[in-house]
Amino acid sequence: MKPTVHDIAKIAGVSLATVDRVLNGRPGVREITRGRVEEAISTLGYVRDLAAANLAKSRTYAFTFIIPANDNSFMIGLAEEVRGAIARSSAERTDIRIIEVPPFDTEALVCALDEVVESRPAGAAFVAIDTPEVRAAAKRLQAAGIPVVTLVSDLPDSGRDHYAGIDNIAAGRTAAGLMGRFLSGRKAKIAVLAGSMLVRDHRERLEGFSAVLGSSFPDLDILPVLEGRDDPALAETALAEAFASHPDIAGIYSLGAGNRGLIRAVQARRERPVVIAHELTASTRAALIDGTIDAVLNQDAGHEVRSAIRVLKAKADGLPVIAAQERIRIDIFLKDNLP
Amino acid sequence: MKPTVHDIAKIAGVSLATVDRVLNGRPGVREITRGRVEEAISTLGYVRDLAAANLAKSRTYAFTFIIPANDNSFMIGLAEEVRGAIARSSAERTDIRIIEVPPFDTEALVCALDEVVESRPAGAAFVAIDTPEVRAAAKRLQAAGIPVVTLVSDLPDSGRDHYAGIDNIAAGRTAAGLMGRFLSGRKAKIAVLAGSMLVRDHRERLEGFSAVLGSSFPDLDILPVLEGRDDPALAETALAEAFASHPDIAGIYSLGAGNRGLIRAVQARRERPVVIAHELTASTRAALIDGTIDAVLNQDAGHEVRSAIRVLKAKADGLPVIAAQERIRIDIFLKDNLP
DNA sequence: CAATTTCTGAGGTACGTAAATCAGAAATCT
DNA sequence: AGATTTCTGATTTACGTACCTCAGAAATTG
Repeated sequence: MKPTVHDIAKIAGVSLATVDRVLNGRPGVREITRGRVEEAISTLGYVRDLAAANLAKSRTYAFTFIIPANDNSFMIGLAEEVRGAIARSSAERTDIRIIEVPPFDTEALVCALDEVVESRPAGAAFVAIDTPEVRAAAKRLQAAGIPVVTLVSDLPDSGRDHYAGIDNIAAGRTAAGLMGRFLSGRKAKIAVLAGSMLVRDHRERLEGFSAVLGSSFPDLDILPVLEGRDDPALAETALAEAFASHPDIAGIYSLGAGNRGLIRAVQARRERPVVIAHELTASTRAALIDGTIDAVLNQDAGHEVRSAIRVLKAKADGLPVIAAQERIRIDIFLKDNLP
Repeated sequence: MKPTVHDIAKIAGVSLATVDRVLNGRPGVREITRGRVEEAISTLGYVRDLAAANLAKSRTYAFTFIIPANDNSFMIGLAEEVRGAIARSSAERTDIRIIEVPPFDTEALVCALDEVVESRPAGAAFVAIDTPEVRAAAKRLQAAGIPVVTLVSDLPDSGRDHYAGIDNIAAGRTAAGLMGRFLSGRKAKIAVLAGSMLVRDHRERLEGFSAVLGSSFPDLDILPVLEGRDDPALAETALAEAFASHPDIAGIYSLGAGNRGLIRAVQARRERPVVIAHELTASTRAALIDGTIDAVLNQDAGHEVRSAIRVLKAKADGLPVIAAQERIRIDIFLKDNLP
């Protein structure tokens, strides 16, 4: 039988109230008595029954998610997943609030983060922008004792407790590995289309991509990065111009969103380059099937949201997380293994 | 505030005991009264608080896992993950028992399954062998009202409630897609090394691989399948013989275990073929790094075990499962994205 | 109409923990 | 020494559900 607080009280020769004070760090216990209780706890191997504790506290976990109001499929899907979690909130004892902020807007994000500090939830998750202001705001959150999880895009050295997202350097390296093998030995130019170098995930993908291409496939040259701000129209014109000035582009790595524009630009061309993109959406899926895109690297927004919630709960309770369970995987989709 | 049984009793104008009888399907309630209670339940939108219910029942979920006592890294890792779940059992209210059976042994598996029927746990998971006897035994389990989950290798038409494993046809198709692109346009022979055609996962991988190779890469010819019974020594000799009789082998798809033998055979040869294997282990990882293996398709045993437990719990409680959460993904590892 | 059988309500205890109240003991201060 | 403050223990209630007992009401049977 699992030991309970009653057993501790019996063994330590104290009352339930004293055990409760020790367990919950409340004052009013002599050092000697506290020692006796703690000894009883460790000899019995007592672990608090979280379900019973939450029931007694009638606890609900108040969490806040800050997500950019981007209109690309991925961010829309991410918001959708958070709403799905809200729908399950009664069963999971959570009370999740969403704050939407304009995309790539440091000021708005900082403002939202400070609002979170005010409302003092049991935890917060947000899609980071990598600027000093945001980092400072994240530190304020952390200093207020609120567990913080970054979502999709990380923010190191900000005191965040956890990052729920893929390893973007590895993603970039993978893209490079596939690109190199798919072009096997050809000498060619590679175009890279990014959203913004302001977000860390895009920067890291580029970093990983360049590193592997440089070391393992020296015959492939990367052209200056095109910034499309995750906007289909901007992406299309940027790419069209690149095609015009570099007719020998044989590969494209699209490491951001706004792939509808990329697809239109590629389809308007005679020779098909090898195209590797991120995020499986309706348009990239169609492009995979018709051969416009060769491979899609994907992160599962649902997994990221559920993982963020699990981690926030664990942090709120001061519990460890199962690291292997919370590692978000990079899915690689070819047209042959579309789900 | 979330509605409770007390609210139902008040609204329906009955006592707590009657509400309890209706909720738990106990006898002793007139049809008319039952109707009134059920109406109150639906108008209030009552959902039973599982944590409180489990606490009151002091319920633990007794689950049985049947796993083959294979000595390859993957199965050892799988057993390890189940033991990890046992270590967490007190916090998760589970009581998991492991039954080990000899690998590829229908009779032993059937015997174990029937033993499970006797012990009547709240759920069972097993690595299936695809034979009529096993299918019949699985049906007996299901008929006994015990939720059944197949693990790693599926068994359709057996009444199993869920399959916790990857889509092996998609895995085979992916391997073929990578193989075809890596060999881009070359005319060559492909060797396939399997464990046993008795397990469904191996059969399905071959099926997917053959289908895509045949339709998309007609220049690549598949040689007759080599069976290595997941044994390194057998795999090595089988492959060495294949090399001897077919000097033009340019690609190898190893869809089972026992890759240590495969690696030795490949390294003993002058020309390096394109090699795609399954399961990331110490040896396949080393082979990826030194270039002996080009890609590894992996399934995460930890995810499979945790998913199986979540699903068994849900089934035991008659709850729905989040399908997207329980889809086990195929990880693709190149040397560039090793974790 | 009496004797049953079948419903239903009232009330309680339990699960393991949290948290509040109150009273007595010990230590500190005046 | 008496008053005050600080500890400590005992006891109780609560969280939401399960499950048990018992008694009385209603319906059914002979």
